[in-house]
Amino acid sequence: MNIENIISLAISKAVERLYGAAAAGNQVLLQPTKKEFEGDLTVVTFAFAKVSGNVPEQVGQALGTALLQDCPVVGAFNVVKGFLNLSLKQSYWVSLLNEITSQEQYGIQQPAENAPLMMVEYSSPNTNKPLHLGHIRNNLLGYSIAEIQKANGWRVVKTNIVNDRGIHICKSMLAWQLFGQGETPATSGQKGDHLVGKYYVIFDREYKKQVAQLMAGGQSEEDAKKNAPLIQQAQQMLLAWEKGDTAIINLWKTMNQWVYDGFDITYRALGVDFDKIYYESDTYLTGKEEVERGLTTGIFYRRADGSVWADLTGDGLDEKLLLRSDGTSVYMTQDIGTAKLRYNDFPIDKMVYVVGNEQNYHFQILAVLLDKLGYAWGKNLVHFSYGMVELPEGKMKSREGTVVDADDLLEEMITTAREASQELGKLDECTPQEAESITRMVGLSALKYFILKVDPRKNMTFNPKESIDFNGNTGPFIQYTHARIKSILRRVTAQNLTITPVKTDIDISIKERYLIRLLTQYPAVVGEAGKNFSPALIANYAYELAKEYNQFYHDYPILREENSDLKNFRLALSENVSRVIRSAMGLLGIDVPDKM
RNA sequence: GGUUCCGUAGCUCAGCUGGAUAGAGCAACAGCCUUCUAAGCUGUGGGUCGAGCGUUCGAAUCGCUCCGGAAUCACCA
Repeated sequence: MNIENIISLAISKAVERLYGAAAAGNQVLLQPTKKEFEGDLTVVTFAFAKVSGNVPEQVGQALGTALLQDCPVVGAFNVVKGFLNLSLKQSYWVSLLNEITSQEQYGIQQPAENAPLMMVEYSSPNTNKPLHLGHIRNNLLGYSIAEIQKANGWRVVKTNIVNDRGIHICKSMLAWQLFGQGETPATSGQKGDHLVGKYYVIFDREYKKQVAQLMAGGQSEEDAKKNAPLIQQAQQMLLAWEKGDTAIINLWKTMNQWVYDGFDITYRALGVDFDKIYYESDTYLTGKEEVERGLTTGIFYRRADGSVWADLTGDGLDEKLLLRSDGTSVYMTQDIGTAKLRYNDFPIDKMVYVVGNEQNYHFQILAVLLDKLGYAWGKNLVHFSYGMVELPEGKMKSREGTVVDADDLLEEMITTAREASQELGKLDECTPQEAESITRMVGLSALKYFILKVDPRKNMTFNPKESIDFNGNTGPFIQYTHARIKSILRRVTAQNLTITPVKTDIDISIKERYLIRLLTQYPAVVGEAGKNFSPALIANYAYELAKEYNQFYHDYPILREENSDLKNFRLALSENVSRVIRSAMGLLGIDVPDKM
């Protein structure tokens, strides 16, 4: 039983004794005391005022007195208006610190063999262009969510569905055939995904030219878009692909491989990974089969032109196309097929899709469709819907060249970190390899933390001109705090000192008590983050802990402390702070160096 | 137009299931490095929490109505 429950129970009893059973029915509101006030836990007594017939202050006094007698851990109390602030005894806090120290993996659960299985799908790129800032948010969120759920005792399979087929990749292929002159990543020196992306842009450019020409010749825009030779060629290519045309398939394989090689580099740089990768070229046929099955069971219907639809008006949604009139599949068809394959491959208890909020409607429909098709898990799928990353001018638009490229951004962050640490003379004593590794960690943490600290559901603004900060509420600040603690601990080791369990009768400051309080909240924060799928909770917690420690660090000497018991306590406290920081940052996919 | 989401300091963001004087960081200004890492610490200024009404002892938080913004409602993915 944790401390909150013990106190709550004691209050309930006291209320019942003082004011009768009627008042005891009221829920006890217990919350951590705000920093500005003295105390650790606060009871809100407004609720008891009415039933007791007393003003809140008197209720607070009476309850405080009662708790002082009944609860040995309560050391003191004070009353401010309707708030009863309870101070727990120092010995209690110090013993909690010892308890934290004794736990190998504090705040983190190890998933049991038979723990429920969660599949997290994230990243989900198209193979016609390189990854950009929006993908970075997706990848960081997906990876972090998977780590957080692991910490909450789930077995997790991270998966990626690569959208490797469809008209978009045909456009790149066609443009490469027409204008590429046999260029490859090797001959051009360009990363494969960038090279393919280049031809996607070329297609778009040339296509627009043709459309403009046709329109100049008198066609309407709508007709011109349909009649332009390039788009017709691309469509023919898609049909040839679906028929298995050897030459087309080979080209497709070659160009996709270029893209995968490019993606792998970006993924590695970002520090994300996958346990299983699916390709839509493997799943769309299954999707078609499922749609056909739905037709025979009557949950879908075919129109006169041959297209297949689901009527979801009964579910408050629209009618949804599942197969085009030419029999080819659409996005939804593929997702149905992919879902089926996954559940065949893994005993999934919970499926989580990390996909932007622009697709809220899509997943609403997917859930209903899967349910109609008879899959029990359909209804319970989680669409982890995150907001867009916007630029100060608004949305990123590839046509206007305002897309922030992932590789460029990563490179820029590392360069900035390198310059900063050189200017500060931080890594002068490190080997070049060490310095480079630390620089990468710092640069990446600035980016990752910047993105993950924001509530995932909200749209966020990214200003490329004002480069991401390294001071203040940032990843590097948190890393810095950790590095300083490590530095102290290195000195302690060098002095042949060891940290021992802390004596509980020492006199500690309010700041130190507050730090312990923060540490004890870590498991709850991890649980909360898991429940809400919110890395931001972890990020903001890590920042508060680091900030609090930094203030403490400046006010209280550790190595120069004369009292050896107190010194030992501060070392133990510091060590636990560094452990929790490392652990929390790990859940965000952020590495913390021991020095920086 | 329907549905969903958002609106907190000049900027970027916190603010948990309603609770104390709405908090950080950046930017601005003023201090602090012979003392454990100054990517730090301390201080100053900066707010009608989009607006209004309601529920409540109490509302940034809950409800309703407006205003403003975003997403979506494709034989695109």
